[in-house]
Amino acid sequence: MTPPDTTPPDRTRRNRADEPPSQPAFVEHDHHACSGRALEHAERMVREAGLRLTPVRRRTLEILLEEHRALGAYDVLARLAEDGFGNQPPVAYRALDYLVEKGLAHRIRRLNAFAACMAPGHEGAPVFLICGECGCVAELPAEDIAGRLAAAAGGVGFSVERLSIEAKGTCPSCRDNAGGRTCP
Amino acid sequence: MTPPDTTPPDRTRRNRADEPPSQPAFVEHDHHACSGRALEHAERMVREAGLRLTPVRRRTLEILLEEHRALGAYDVLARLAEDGFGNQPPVAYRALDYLVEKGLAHRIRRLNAFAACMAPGHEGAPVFLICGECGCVAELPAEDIAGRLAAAAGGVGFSVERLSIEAKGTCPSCRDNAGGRTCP
DNA sequence: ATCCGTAATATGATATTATTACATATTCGA
DNA sequence: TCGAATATGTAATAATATCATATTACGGAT
Ligand SMILES: [Zn+2]
Ligand SMILES: [Zn+2]
Ligand SMILES: [Zn+2]
Ligand SMILES: [Zn+2]
Repeated sequence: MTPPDTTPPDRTRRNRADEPPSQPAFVEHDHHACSGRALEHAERMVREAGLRLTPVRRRTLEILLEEHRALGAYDVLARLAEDGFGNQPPVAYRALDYLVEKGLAHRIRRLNAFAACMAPGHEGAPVFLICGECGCVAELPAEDIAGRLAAAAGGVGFSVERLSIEAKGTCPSCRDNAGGRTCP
Repeated sequence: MTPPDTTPPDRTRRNRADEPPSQPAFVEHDHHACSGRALEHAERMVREAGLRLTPVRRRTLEILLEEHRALGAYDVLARLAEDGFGNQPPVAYRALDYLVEKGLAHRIRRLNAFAACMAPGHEGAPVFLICGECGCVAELPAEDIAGRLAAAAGGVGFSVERLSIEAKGTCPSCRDNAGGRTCP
């Protein structure tokens, strides 16, 4: 099923040092730079890892990058259709699945939705913090937790291949001005 | 489908001293005792916590307890209908939601499915180990990880309310006799 | 240039999962 | 016994996801 695909993830390069490691989404930040960084990462993968960022895929990524929020496949599909792409479910699912596979987006299972990866290159299962009020989704690095988890699983003979850690709760913005809806 | 379980002659049973800490599901064990324990826990809640384990709910729990596997809501619904209960989706969803709310079952988001809680009373977000081969679902206690996670989230001002940790991979049974399908 | 194989896309249909709405029945306490 | 809360049955529909098939775009090899 899985296509051959010989693009190694290559973790040989840490991102540029001076960049603050991608704010937790609900703190005030320059989102234009934030999404730009993610897009740059994708471009770099195009050049260096043979990524095929076709128009649909690229547009899908852009759409996801607009907000720190997860979009349902059908939301994405509607946006794609507006832009002249196909309007059948597989159009969106294909693009989304591809992005997820390449680590440029994540699937948020609790929401049945997809979010752009805002910390590209991290290569470790992130933790998603989902605010139940404003719907913003923050991505927290959690290599240590993932490692600890894999170890615990290994202890009972289970080998982990994919890991999803999702926390639903309240983001600081929403907690402070309750009902304010200031987040993303 | 599979004839109702011939409770394998367990030679691997740890003596049930106080609380046999609920085997990881894919190790050979006396599942009859395993599910019985969960059912007992439910009964105790009925007596001590005013739980209302109506016929549908009880039957739903029994169905989930049959195997260490997650069942889709519609699978459960079909079983319920066989037994003379309603055959419309809300019948299953209501019962399942109730069980989840009371901690007697879990929702496995990665599978869009539900599994009985095999370690009732734990009350800490468990880790689910989902075998991609045989579909068995094991539940590992992970209070420490949950706590660590909540701390990390709190560090950025996010307060966690619900947490789901799900790992997909391969269980020891399936890894050993590859393709053997011996698990639960 | 032409051919061929693979990947990507378009489209229609179908499958699966989940919710809403409302009517009826039951339980439980004043 | 009455009324409120809870639970169930049923129909309709929404939301999410996959399948099947045909067509097109784009390599590399003749
Ligand atoms: Zn941003
Ligand atoms: Zn928020
Ligand atoms: Zn068991
Ligand atoms: Zn297995």
